[in-house]
Amino acid sequence: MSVTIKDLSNALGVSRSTISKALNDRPYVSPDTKARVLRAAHELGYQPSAAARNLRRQRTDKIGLVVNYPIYRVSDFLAELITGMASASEASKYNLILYTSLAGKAERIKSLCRSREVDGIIIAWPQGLGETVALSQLMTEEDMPHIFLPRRLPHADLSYVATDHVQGARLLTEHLIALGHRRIGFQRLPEVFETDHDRHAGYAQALQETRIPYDPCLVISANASAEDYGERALNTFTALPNPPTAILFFTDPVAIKVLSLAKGRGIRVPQDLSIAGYDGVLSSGVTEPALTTVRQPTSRMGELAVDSLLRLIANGSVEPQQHILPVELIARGSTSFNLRARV
Amino acid sequence: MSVTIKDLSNALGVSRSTISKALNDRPYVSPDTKARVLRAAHELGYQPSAAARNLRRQRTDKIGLVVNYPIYRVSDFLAELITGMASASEASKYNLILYTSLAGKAERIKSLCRSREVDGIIIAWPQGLGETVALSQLMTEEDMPHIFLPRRLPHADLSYVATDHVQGARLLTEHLIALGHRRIGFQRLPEVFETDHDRHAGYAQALQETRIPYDPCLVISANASAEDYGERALNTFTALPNPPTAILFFTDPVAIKVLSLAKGRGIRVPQDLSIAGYDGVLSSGVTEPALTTVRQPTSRMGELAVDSLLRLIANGSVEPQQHILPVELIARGSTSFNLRARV
DNA sequence: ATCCTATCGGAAATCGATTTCCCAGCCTGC
DNA sequence: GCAGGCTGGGAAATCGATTTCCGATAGGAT
Repeated sequence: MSVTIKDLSNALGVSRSTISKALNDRPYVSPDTKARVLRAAHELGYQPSAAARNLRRQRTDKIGLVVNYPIYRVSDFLAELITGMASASEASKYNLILYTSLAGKAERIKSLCRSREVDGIIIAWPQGLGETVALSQLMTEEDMPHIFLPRRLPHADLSYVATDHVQGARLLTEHLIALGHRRIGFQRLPEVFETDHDRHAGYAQALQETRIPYDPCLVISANASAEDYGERALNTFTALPNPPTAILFFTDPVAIKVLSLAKGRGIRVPQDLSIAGYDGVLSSGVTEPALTTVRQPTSRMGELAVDSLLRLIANGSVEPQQHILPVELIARGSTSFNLRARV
Repeated sequence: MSVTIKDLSNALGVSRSTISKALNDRPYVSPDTKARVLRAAHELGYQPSAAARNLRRQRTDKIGLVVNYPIYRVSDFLAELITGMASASEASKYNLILYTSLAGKAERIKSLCRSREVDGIIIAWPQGLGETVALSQLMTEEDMPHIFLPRRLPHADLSYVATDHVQGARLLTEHLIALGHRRIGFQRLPEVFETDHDRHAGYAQALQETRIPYDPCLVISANASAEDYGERALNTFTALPNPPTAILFFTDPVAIKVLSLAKGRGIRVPQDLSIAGYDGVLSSGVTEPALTTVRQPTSRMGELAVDSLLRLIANGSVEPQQHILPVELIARGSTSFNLRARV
């Protein structure tokens, strides 16, 4: 059995309360006594029991990361996110507990709140706005500070950290327009993500500004259940009587797949078709040609999420934390001048 | 304040001990009482306090993952590892706590053990055998079950889960030999990883079996402090009077970088030079040509690590857990017949 | 009929800290 | 000289569960 505060107390002939005061920098302990306690604690290798301390203080110095997503799909992203979170929580005294099996299960999240094993919760990828609001309400009732990732939420009282998807899609679209493209295909996220409104809005805005008509035929939704996002989109678009000269895919891996698909079909990228992705994964830089994409400050988002959550924890009634981080266009070889433009 | 066992007790007019027994499936509670307790617990939304429970039971149902590595370098790998661990701990009642700032800090790991905030520890990427042994001893003294990742350790009493690096390097080398290569460059891991002996051994074994002389000039160590692993290696090798016709790099990203470097210098891959990586990251499949590499069952390793740790936790004195998982050669376009072979 | 044992449930101890409360001594100001 | 305020330190309450111990009752064996 390890050494407890009682052992320390016996060894020193000092009461437990005094020891606690000494170790926690509280007043009413003489410098001399304090020094003795500190030394003895060090010598005996005393370390307070986390459980006992948590019980008494009614907090745990831990935050929960609920990954509400088939984790295997977002490994790059998740790793970066965690990196940022870890670095932010290192700075404070907090640690991160990972929950991957709570996805969407309100009942289990309620249990998590009630057991008080974390001081706050970060929910990554809530599925749809309805669920988000429900979860938030639930956690608020349980007095559990919480924050959502990684998208902007259209509610004044929800806390979230997001990257600017409006800006992202807009940058890409503007980039293509500047290259002379007029018919630009846009692949929407699978339907479960109600929140890709933002990207779509960015796309539409860019078109509108340059007075390019919005053609519904050029916007297709990826079906969440299907795995062949890329192939379907490519087929649908090329079958159009007036096919797009450039396509925006909702994530790099899909775009990369289409890249090789196109190659197989003799479609030259970017001469015949410009292609862009989203996310800026590592792979996007090494394809041939390299992929034009948008890079999100993912690890920064992780940091900010933790910082914001800590603010909510520290000051329960602080106003909602809402942060939108700018993204960066990475223009590369997979997009180029529209050679099929009618002059 | 949330509902405690005392509230339940008052509400039901039943003692706290009985409630605890009912909720924990212990004997000496009548079915009737048990049913009443369960119902009331559900209605009041009672959830035991994790802290109180941990304190009394002297365990936390949590395991710690100490990532002892500059996390940003291994994101792919880490994400996959965590995926596996998460899925294994989901199956049990355990959760994962992430510690990233404990890297190599024995003192802090000792604190972690003593605070008893986890029931067991997985240490990923201990730095060198000396540190590994020291840490293991420390944790053993503190009665903390633990397991190391991701390399085989030459100690009968250490627990670890690893992939077979001997086999990996050997498969790659044999593959190249089969393609007619006789001078094969080998880039070792940076020196801090004493444990890349395995890969080097696999390389040497393959050479020996086919009676190809081992030439020390063809083996270079990457300098841990330098960032330009790839460029240096390429320069060193090409400067040799009798340069290699194929090179094994210690990780895909480095190989990929060299791939593009070579392209810039007019070195054709694989016609002039065969290149292979290690790890099988996503990017390796999309380069032009695609990279020959070795894929490790990373997520399986994560699962196995958790399972093994749980076994150690369940049965403190069980024999050390040692697992070595086979790897898989992925032969792709970046390696081909040695066209410069003297016939 | 008596004894023994098994079942049910409550009282109290326990886990190991923090926090509150109180007492004794000392200093200060009047 | 005395009231009042600080300071240092100890005793005890507290956090919220689990576990041990014990008493009461019922059922079965002798």
